[in-house]
Amino acid sequence: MRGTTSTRERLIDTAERLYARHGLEATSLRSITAEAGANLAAIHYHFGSKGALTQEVFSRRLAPINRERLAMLDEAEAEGGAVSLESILEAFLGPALRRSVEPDYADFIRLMGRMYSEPSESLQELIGRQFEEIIRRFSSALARTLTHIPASEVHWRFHFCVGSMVHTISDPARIQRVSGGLCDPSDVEGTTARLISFLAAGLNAPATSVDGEAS
Amino acid sequence: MRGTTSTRERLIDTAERLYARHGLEATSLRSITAEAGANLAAIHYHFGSKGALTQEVFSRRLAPINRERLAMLDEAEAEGGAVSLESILEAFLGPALRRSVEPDYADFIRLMGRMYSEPSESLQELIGRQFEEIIRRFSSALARTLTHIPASEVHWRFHFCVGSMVHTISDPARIQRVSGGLCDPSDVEGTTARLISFLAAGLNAPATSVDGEAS
DNA sequence: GTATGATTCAAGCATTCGTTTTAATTGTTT
DNA sequence: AAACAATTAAAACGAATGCTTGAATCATAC
Repeated sequence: MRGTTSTRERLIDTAERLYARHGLEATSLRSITAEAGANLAAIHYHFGSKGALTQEVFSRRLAPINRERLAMLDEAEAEGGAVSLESILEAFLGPALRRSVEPDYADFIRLMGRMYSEPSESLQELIGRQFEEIIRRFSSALARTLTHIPASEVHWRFHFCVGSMVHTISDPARIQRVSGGLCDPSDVEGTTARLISFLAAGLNAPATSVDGEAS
Repeated sequence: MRGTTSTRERLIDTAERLYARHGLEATSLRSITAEAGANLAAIHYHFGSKGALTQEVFSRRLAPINRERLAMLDEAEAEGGAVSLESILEAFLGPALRRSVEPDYADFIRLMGRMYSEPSESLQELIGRQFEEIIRRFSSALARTLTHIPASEVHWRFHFCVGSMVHTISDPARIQRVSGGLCDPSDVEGTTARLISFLAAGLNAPATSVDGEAS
């Protein structure tokens, strides 16, 4: 039944798959161990608690994605001068979107959308830690390129970008459903290109003349 | 303890608030009845099951929002000729965003984001039913205005718009957190204006030259 | 005032949850 | 082969879940 991988590894893999499919709270430890061919107590032996297992599931996949994001941004900025919006967006979206079709990663990428809306305490801190640098680096990169846009507006627009990405990633089948089959989410190259051109245009929009917030 | 409202009404109100705060699965019937000052059995007496109560929570708020969306779109289209992107976006975003600061609605608006990522069976069909007409009407309105964009690309871009809106709506405090207090989500007028100008620019972007999908 | 239907109540149902405990089983080292 | 630590296994724990039951209470009509 079980393959060559260790029990610990199988537990993380299975948890990831079931989390993506049914949600965090709706996935029981018993369903994980059953599908992983392990004993119920194995989770508490290897991780200590369900929350610790969940943290493992997330940090294992999140760290490489964010590392690649920063590396791509570093490379784009190393050439000196202004960095194009498209390069910044490619560095932010590419590492996540490309993995959405890798069999190893597909489940987790769908899971990423969910982590934004399930405010489990153990996750909130982990996410904050994992994304703090990402948000800081990309926001300031955008601000340096969008010199005609006030800083707070840049934050807003980056916020909108994240929303589009998360919505696109978290349920690939949705666009197929609502478009009546017109759109094909399996074409990741195309999806990325569409998303980048859409978001770049949005980021480049003339500054809104909204008073109130800090300019 | 209990006010003048009926038990049935208080149960829906309380469920809505707790759903928004802790999630659907994480909210127990006992916590709802306790906070509503009602008996546990009241939920099954008035609704029959937790799923039926959840449907009530959603349809009560969703129907007026979508009705107003269609009414605003009708009005914009009634004037004849092409409808501006901004009018279409205002008809789609305004009815939801405006309510996000109405005390009666604020909890539900935050809950809306969650309903996209918790694929509870009883909700999926209700959402599909409630949004079918919305998606159809707004997609074709956008397609009529964006004559230079292929139909499938319009669907993609509308998809991106929904993502930005959902992300903005579902956790108003998030933008404040990640921007270090720079951005103020309580300014709904400003948020709507920013979102509309961002999305209008994205929708208006030059058509991507991505082959593959139906042109 | 009493009968009737609508509503609320306390108590318990079976099931599931995350976690713990204790014993059996491995694999490795001496 | 014996000893030891690492891992797995079976069983049970208390608490919480959605749901059901049957009696008590309320309102309204006769």
